[in-house]
Amino acid sequence: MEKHQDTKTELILKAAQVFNQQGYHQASISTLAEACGVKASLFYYYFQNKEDLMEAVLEYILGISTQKLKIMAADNGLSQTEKLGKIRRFMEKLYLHNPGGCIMANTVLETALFSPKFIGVLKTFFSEWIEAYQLLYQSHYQAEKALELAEATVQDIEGGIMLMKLYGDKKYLMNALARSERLLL
Amino acid sequence: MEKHQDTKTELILKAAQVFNQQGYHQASISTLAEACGVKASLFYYYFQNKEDLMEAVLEYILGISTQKLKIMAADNGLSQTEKLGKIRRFMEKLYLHNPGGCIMANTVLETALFSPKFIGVLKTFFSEWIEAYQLLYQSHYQAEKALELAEATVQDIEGGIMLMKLYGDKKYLMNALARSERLLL
DNA sequence: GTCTATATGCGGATAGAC
DNA sequence: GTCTATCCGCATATAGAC
Repeated sequence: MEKHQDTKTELILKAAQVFNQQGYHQASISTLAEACGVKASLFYYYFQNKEDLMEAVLEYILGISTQKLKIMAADNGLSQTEKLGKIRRFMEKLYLHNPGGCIMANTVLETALFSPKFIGVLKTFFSEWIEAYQLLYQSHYQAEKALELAEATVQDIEGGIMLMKLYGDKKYLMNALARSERLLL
Repeated sequence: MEKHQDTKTELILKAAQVFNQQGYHQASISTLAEACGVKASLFYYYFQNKEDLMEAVLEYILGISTQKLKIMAADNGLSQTEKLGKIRRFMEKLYLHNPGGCIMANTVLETALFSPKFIGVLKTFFSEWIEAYQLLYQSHYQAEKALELAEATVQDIEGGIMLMKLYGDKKYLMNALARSERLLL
């Protein structure tokens, strides 16, 4: 690893926060630069353009979220209860105190129809997320049913994050998480 | 009503479509003007600025969606089955063939955190929507429970619209609608 | 690698003719 | 009411010094 890789990662990390809170269009390169304490032009040393940067951000998020979630859901060294607890804490860490909500859903709704570059990562994110929950539910339901429940759970959670953002009330997300666990009682 | 009200309404109507498909930031006044077959400056005759126009659009959508939904849900001249059919057809008309998804949810995720002007309409929209479903569910559940189910339904549907937009597959919305009806079997 | 300086274009918005 | 012309600022992006 060369030194400049560290800077690149820091830019991605900070940009992720700003994009998450402001959205893709609203967050200008200058805004991002200021948040990072660097000059705007530096971004063009590490990334070809704004779209490219955003793609890197989404891929970074993918790596720290659903990819990990899938591993948790597949981990057979844990009891079902431990697994549920771990997943809940993970989801809460990701979304409960994050006023920007889910950057993946935000990006789908803001850009999906005309930024083909993002679609790949976005689809992977939601597919993995659904897969993870399906795996979890398969302990109590057969595959078909588990898939429908997994999709329903992800929809419920995403809708909950949206309402949480609008009303500033955590109950929408909390209730969705509780409902997902109730499926395994 | 003066004549110019017709033009104004047409602008709102067309702008609603463009905002719905492109999002608030991506849709420029020039884009909107072209879609309407008028010059950009005309918008500033009818609206103070872009934010103002968007607010009018959101209020228009409010008027043709949840306000009507609430009336349907409260209509006691219909059997439960008729009511469900009517509501389902209404939801399908609003969202099933609309590639832009739900403009209200889009706007929440894209602008909610820094466009205070929109928050009022957006909150009203989702509150009315939830109320409508709560009313519906109160035939089978007591108020508290009906409210939670109503919130869950709206979350499920909104999440479904998002996934439908991402994957281009109507099943996510269709399944959410089916689940909402299953609650009243 | 990071900066300064700058090009370029577009978006929101206004003035004023018709 | 609707248009033409135009202003202004900001956003993306590049060139080149250090």
